[in-house]
Amino acid sequence: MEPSPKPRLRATSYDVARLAGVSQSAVSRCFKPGASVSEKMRDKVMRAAKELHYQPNAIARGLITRRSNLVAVLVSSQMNFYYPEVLFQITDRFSKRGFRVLLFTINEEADVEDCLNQVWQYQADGVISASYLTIEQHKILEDRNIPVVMFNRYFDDYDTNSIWCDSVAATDVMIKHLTDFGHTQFGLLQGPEHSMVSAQRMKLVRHAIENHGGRIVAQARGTYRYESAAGATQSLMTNAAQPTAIIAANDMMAMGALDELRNVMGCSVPGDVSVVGYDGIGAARFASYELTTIRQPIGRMADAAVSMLVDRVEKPDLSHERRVLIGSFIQGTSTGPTPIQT
Amino acid sequence: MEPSPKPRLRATSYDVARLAGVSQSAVSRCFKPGASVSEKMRDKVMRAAKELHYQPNAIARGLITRRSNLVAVLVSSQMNFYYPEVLFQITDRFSKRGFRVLLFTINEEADVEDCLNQVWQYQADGVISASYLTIEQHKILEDRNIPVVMFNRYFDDYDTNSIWCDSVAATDVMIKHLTDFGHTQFGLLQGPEHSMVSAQRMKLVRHAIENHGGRIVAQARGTYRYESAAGATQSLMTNAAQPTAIIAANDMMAMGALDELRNVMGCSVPGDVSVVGYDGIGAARFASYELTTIRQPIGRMADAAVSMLVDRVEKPDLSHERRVLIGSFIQGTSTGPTPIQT
DNA sequence: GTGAAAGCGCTAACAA
DNA sequence: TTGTTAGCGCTTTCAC
Repeated sequence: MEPSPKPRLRATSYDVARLAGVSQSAVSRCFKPGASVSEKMRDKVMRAAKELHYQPNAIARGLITRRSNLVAVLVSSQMNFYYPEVLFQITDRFSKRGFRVLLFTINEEADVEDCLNQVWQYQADGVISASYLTIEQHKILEDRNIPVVMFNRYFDDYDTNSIWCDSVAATDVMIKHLTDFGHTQFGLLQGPEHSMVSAQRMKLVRHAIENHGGRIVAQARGTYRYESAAGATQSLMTNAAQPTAIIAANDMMAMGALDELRNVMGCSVPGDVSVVGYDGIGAARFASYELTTIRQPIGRMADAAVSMLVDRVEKPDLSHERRVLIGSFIQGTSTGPTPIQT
Repeated sequence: MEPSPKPRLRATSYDVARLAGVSQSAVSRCFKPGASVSEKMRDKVMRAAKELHYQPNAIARGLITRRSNLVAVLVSSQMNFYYPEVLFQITDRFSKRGFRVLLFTINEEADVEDCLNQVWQYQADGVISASYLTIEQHKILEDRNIPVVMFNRYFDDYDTNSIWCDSVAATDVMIKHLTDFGHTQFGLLQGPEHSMVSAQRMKLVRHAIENHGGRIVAQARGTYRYESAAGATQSLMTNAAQPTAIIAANDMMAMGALDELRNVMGCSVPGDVSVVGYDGIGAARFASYELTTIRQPIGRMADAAVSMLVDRVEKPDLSHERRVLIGSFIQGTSTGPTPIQT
């Protein structure tokens, strides 16, 4: 773990200045976007810089400007095939805006504390969190003037910046789609207990089911992961009153449920049971699934998250904001008419 | 884009020193792992540090130690459901070793240049590249004394650090598995033209097929993505001599092929055609696919990549190394006996 | 074991 | 437009 410093062979602005026969600050200016430098100067400097492979040291710059141009992105490793897409989109957009992404993966609650320390130590200009964060942890960051944008989560009783996907209307359409098919008995495949996303989705589902005269006959819980759906589906289907439609809190579990029904329990989907999910992940469109689902506009969510954070890095006293995008109903072939009851 | 500096409220080592009534350098020492500090001193300092929420500024530290403890991870956004898993594993392991990950996504060739500049500007201590890199680009980094580890790629004619998965034996087992089932006519679903991974895999496949008395009757190319397999599969199956087994360069395309065969062309898999892939991604185990494939030990590959890089950051003159892990044959249900020919 | 002082590479007043 | 100067917050000799 000893530092063992590397040999110094990196050119500094002094080296460039010497070679170009100008002052060091002139070099600095040439690398600052809006600075006023004469054509001749810029030319001399840039030529020398090229020769020495000089690139300004972002670390030293950050020390003095108090801007690292580093943003931290927190993702829980509880990945459900969905975060990766989001992560790449976000990274890409930050890059275009001149920010670098420091990636943090959160495995357990305990990692968060450590992660926040690192964010602080590395002078991150801002944080996007797609991971679970307590209000206290959130406060720590904002107390330190580090803007935070929560991705796909917010606090009920505490003000934050957040990006959220509203699926109220789409959920209503989805449930109506099912009741129009004759479904009245619903089974809910919920996500983890403290998942805010799952809780919200299921709340909408319950409401819409009630609205359209349906009934929830069974509920079970999974972990959001594919594998977790098998047991949960068994439990739903062995209920006294069998559901004819299963609503999963995300696509991965919907896919797991679909496979369990078709391949283990010998049911036909949608012949015997209809299955729907949430997210609109790529795999949901695979021909073996063609899931009916509610798609989150993740591209636009990523855009919104990035600009919301960048805005707040640039204007620290911008007030909190919650930007809400709208999910859309996607009809697949995992849903169909109720089987005729005997 | 103006810096608009944040108000200074971050405690520095001077603040801590003042509060603790000691010198600033004493504070510094208290935060350096192996330093010699008296019990009393450490206590005073730590108490003051806690009170002020002091955490050493990693940026300033990096400036003087010439070690940023930042590593760059380059991934091509051409993600095939496989990189995300790898990325998270790598990040996690770096974190445990005291390094932070700077994430770079490469969309086009052109991004690489810019990315390398950023790596240089941010003084990254090392680079892991799971993206395409030319020898010249690789050289740029090593010339600047930045160690690089290539993930799942290497150069034939140029020495590098790399992590590679050897599937020679597993490929042989896989092809034998197929010929034992009576298959003799093979179709190859290759990856992108300049993908080294695809090229290598297909080379092994060709060799093994020859070994076991099979014959390649058709070849097509995809992009590694699920969607690309449909067209390629059509082209393979409309060949004069129809293959009875399709070997895809990765699981995603194998899944696409399988779906195209089953759901569009009305073939039975493995009744009419067998399908195999490479990678061993999570989705390959889904009940709708249960792909026969060759699994890469990505956890161990991530481990190897991280320690190889960390070693070289700590001992810059360690020689190049290629660490090769072994892929393993996974039998699924996407392969079976040849149909009886009429 | 502790403190004083130098300086990492840069930006940003300020003066010229 | 350009050069001079003073730090940013830290680590690290070097005395004591």
